[in-house]
Amino acid sequence: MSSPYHHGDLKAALVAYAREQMEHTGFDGLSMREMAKAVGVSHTAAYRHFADKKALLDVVATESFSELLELTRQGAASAPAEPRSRLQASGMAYVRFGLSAPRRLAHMFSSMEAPQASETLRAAGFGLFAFLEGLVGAGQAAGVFRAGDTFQLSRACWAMVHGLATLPSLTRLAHSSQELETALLSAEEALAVFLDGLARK
Amino acid sequence: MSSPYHHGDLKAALVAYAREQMEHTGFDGLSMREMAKAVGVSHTAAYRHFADKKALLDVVATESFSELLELTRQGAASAPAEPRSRLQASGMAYVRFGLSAPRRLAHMFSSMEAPQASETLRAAGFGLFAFLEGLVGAGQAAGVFRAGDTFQLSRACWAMVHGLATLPSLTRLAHSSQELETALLSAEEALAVFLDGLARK
DNA sequence: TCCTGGATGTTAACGGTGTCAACATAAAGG
DNA sequence: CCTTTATGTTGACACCGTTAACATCCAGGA
Repeated sequence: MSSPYHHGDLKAALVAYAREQMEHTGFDGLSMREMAKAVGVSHTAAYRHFADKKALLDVVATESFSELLELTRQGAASAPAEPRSRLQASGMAYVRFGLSAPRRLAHMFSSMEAPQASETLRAAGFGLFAFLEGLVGAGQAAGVFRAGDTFQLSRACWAMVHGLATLPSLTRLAHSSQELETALLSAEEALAVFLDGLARK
Repeated sequence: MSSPYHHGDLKAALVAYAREQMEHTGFDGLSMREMAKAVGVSHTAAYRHFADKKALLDVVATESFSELLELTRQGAASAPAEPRSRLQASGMAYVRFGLSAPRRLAHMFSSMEAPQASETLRAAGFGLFAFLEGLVGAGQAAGVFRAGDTFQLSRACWAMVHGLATLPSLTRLAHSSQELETALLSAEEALAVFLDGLARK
């Protein structure tokens, strides 16, 4: 009886394996059968916990959004209590996540883009955006950022940060920790350019 | 003899079909067999022209990079001969492409990110970046953009534009032509924020 | 305590997929 | 004309996602 009939927490084990493995194989290279085997279970056991493959990967994406939100929160919290610094630190936490888990980040947005994305998944994504929007709004309220539609400016900011986090020329270079360091510095400089534009004129 | 034994130009037909269909099904939902059937040929005929599926899709990506380069060129050319306007018009052409062909744009970068991306594919991608770098460098030479490493600033600019081109597609706002119009205006505003930051201080 | 129903896991099967090998046909060129 | 080469077809293999039918375990009421 080295392996009992019931796994114990198959659902969590599958999600954890998928989340870890996604970085290696890419999310399209992950098969239900291989994941099941890796977790030590038969190739259809997962269907007791997930409607289909997409549902499993959606859970990974949703959890990753929560994780990213937490990272950006911590980034903002650990920065000087000043709008620009907070926004910058938060954005850099986002970029750091993108450099350390590019495939997963790509998957998060690719699954959100899907027409039948689950409501909880979309909520997780929008939660992340809402946090960013709060930072931008605070900067406007403090008179440090330019006036204008907060939603618009936040989207601009999101696009900048997301672009920095996903640009292949950056992610491709982030293999060694040395390269990761220079990539981060480069991203910080780029973000500073945008933040200069965001400042009140 | 409604269909002759030899297709005529199977290679081009497959690429054209894949390029068109990618927008509907997404690039992972495209199967060799289905494409072959759609073009009116047997399910392995494609292997006379492409080593494997990836090779076919790489051609689509490479051609799309050329197309995007051409669009950004035209955008710059049709703008007032002034660095900021040219860069803005060029970037907006990029964004327009992203809004009209989001799946294809995603595929272009996803295939470029792959470790075994073909050299011609990567060259096409870098060609696009080189053009952008030229625009940024011209602005610096004219004293309109801030001084600094041109490569760095260009990458910042690329990230901004790429983020704008990628992000709205996941907020799924660009379906009707009305929405596309407002999405473009929003992107233009966002790009303006960045360009303000890029300006000489 | 039994035993019964629901939760979880397994086995078998179906259609679909990428790809290779063997074969068939057409075009090109001596 | 005949042979070489390019192109297309058929058949097979292993793998994949998913469903249906069956097996096993656990929990809770008689």
